Amino acid sequence: MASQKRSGARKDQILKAAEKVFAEKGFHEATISEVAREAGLSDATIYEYFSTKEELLFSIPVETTEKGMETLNFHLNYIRGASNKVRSIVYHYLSFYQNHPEYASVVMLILKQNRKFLDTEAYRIIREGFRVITRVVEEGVASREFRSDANPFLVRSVLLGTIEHLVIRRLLLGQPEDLMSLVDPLTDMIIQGIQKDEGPKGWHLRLVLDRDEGEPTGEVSD
Amino acid sequence: MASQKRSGARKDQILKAAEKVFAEKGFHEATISEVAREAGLSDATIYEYFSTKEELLFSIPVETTEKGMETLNFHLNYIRGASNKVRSIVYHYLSFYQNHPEYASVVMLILKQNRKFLDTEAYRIIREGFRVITRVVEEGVASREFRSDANPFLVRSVLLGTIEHLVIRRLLLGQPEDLMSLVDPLTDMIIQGIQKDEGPKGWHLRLVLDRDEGEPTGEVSD
Amino acid sequence: MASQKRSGARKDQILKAAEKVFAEKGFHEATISEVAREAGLSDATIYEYFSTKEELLFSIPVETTEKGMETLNFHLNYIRGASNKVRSIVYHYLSFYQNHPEYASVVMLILKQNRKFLDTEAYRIIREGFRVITRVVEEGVASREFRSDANPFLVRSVLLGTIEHLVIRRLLLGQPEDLMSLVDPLTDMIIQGIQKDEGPKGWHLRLVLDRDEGEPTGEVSD
Amino acid sequence: MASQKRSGARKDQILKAAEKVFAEKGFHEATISEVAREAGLSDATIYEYFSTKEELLFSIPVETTEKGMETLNFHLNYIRGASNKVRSIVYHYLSFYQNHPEYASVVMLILKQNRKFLDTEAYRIIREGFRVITRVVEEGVASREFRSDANPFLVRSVLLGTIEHLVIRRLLLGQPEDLMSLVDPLTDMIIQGIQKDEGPKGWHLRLVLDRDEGEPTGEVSD
DNA sequence: CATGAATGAGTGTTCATTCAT
DNA sequence: TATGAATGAACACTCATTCAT
Repeated sequence: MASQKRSGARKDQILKAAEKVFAEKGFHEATISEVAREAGLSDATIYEYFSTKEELLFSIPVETTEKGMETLNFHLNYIRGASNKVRSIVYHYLSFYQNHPEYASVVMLILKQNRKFLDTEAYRIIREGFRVITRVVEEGVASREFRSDANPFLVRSVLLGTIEHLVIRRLLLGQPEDLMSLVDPLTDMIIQGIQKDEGPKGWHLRLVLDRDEGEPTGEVSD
Repeated sequence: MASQKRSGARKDQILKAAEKVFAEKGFHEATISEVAREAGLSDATIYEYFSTKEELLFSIPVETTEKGMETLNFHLNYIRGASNKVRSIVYHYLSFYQNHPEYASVVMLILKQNRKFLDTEAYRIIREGFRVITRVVEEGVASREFRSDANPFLVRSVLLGTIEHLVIRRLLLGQPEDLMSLVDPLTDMIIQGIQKDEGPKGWHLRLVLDRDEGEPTGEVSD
Repeated sequence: MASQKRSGARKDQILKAAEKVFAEKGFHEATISEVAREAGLSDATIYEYFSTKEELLFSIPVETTEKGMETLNFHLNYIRGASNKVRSIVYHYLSFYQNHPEYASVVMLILKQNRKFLDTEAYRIIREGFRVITRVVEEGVASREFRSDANPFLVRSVLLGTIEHLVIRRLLLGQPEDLMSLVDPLTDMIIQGIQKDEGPKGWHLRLVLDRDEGEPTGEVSD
Repeated sequence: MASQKRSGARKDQILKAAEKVFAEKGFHEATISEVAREAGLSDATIYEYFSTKEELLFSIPVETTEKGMETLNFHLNYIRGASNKVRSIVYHYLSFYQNHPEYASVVMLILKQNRKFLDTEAYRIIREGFRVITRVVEEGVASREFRSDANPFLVRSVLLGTIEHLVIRRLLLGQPEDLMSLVDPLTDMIIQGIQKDEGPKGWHLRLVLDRDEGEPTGEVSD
């Protein structure tokens, strides 16, 4: 077990180094030598733990993804209501990528467009995360919280697509610096849409109370 | 003019070949020799027209992007109403990427995550396209078609992010095969949201209380 | 004849350009394109006049060398005495290289160590120049102006070697800037090295009068 | 130390191979592959020891030059009298180049006319060798062994230039096969050119008249 | 006479990967 | 377990040279 533990630590050490180097320079532009140097090891040692450069790349998200999924599911258990869960999901992803930019770089700029990555264990887990989203939407439809014609696949695509887009933008352009302030607007937009409530056939009374955000705090329309 | 024309044709021929090869194999995995073979030319000839493999890559979207922007703007002139314009934009992008999968591959899987591409002329034009979206949203807000709190940047991010996500998914997984059928659902979702329209014919009383995250904590409806 | 003349002018124009470019960048580092650009012609035109880059190189010294030999021989005819002729030769070479640094570069830094150049027409002429020197020394020996054991080959080697060394040094290091001031010192050194020891057992009277140089103007020793 | 030793041996092995190949084919005409083959190694291995073909070239004379200087200085310590030292220097250089024709080729035909080589460590040492010569001449002047007007720079140029000329001639034309037989003639010629007129056995009267160029126009002796 | 266009042939250099120690 | 040393396999890029027009 001791050796196993040491082994695991070495592996993590290498993975951390790889994550950093790949994030900074890209996969093809980075060399095993650089990863080795960053890890304080020799090139050959890297190959004691990972059989190819690509395997090293694909190993980066394995553990992180697993833990992330656990965390997300853990939280979702505490939350009732599809809308709330949607928000929780948005929060989860944005917060994670915001706080782990190197990991975000590897996933968003390198792995996401790699065909081979799709056959990977890590991707299997990521896909599970996708299904969680779909399920939440289905849940919302079933509970009549969402419109009956809400398309779970589409909602999921909107949600993930927007998050990816924002994260990539932040990675490449440095903007928006603070992704977290977009959690609520994005959640709201997905849930409410942007169309003005017309209420042509009756009158609507909507009362919304907000504390922190600059969201409309009160609104009355007929 | 003849030589200019011939030159231009050669260039296009090479760009077409490069687009195809890069789309199929990725940028780093593709070789100049393959591009040359695809174009029916010698390696050296490629370098007569593009000084670098990277320059060749960055040249691929130049003309297409220009034309695309022209087309989009042309169409938008014919359309009245922000919602309709949003739909037109969604249609434009999805339709273009659906019909030009190789171009889509190059842009979505190669260029979009290339830092150097951001300094490119082609990207400048792409960015203009982004601003068109923002402007349409602002227009919708100004015309009271959209909520006054609609965040143009966020809407644009949702729109582009979702499109990118769908296109990439289609490229990598082959699904959804038909992006066009998502034009309306996506447009609607962005415009209307997914929340259930509560009692369009009576009156609504919505009371939303936010604590930390602004999630609706209570809700009363008739 | 007109066309012949035009042809010759073109050729000279190209040779001048080549001399300049080769002198500046060296033979291998220079490209035909650069020569063409310098000549204000297209690459292909260069090949209308010279069949290969190497032939172009080897053609540079042909005319110059011919004229140089003519000039040297012309002057030598006016000069009596081997010593005087030696000086004239030293003067001729140093002066020519000093005044034609680009030509000097090509000859000294490129051609002189090219094995193939030895089989060249231009080299044949250069070799004739060598024989002139040898002959002058032989002449000096025959006229008892030089020691009977003066080795013409060695004298020639000293003369040419020193000149080459000085010229190359000037080309690469910029020093000595003025080669001409070395004409007399060098000549004297060589001459005194081979000059006949006049009457070692009788008595010598040496009186030297100089005008321009700071050479010893009078010297009497017992 | 073992690894250091092995490393050093490899390096020498490569340098030896490079010296041979470059000597035979010239720098540009030779390929790294040929050097590698000659060394019994792969191309890539060459680059483990030398980062560039040019660096490999410039590394060839480093050690040899150092040792050569040591040897020369060592011998000079044993020799008294400037004339004798001059002879020793001539002997040293001619003997060395004669016995190391490949090294001679690299230095005389490749390096000597390379501008970048001048900024090299090896050249620094070579330059030291030059200064040794100058110093010996100065020594000879100070000791009244040489004429007071002997120009150390010129003597050095004559010495080196002649040696270079002879060595190059031998390399390219195979002649003269035996450089060593020229040691004494060359030394004598130089020495007599700068030797102080001793006139121990009588007195000399020399009358020299110069007109324009300082050449002796008339001469009366005994 | 001049050249635009094309290319064959070549080469320096890189780097992931292996393996004996 | 760790690595120094070695390399096979590639590849982008260059340039002298050709030839139809």
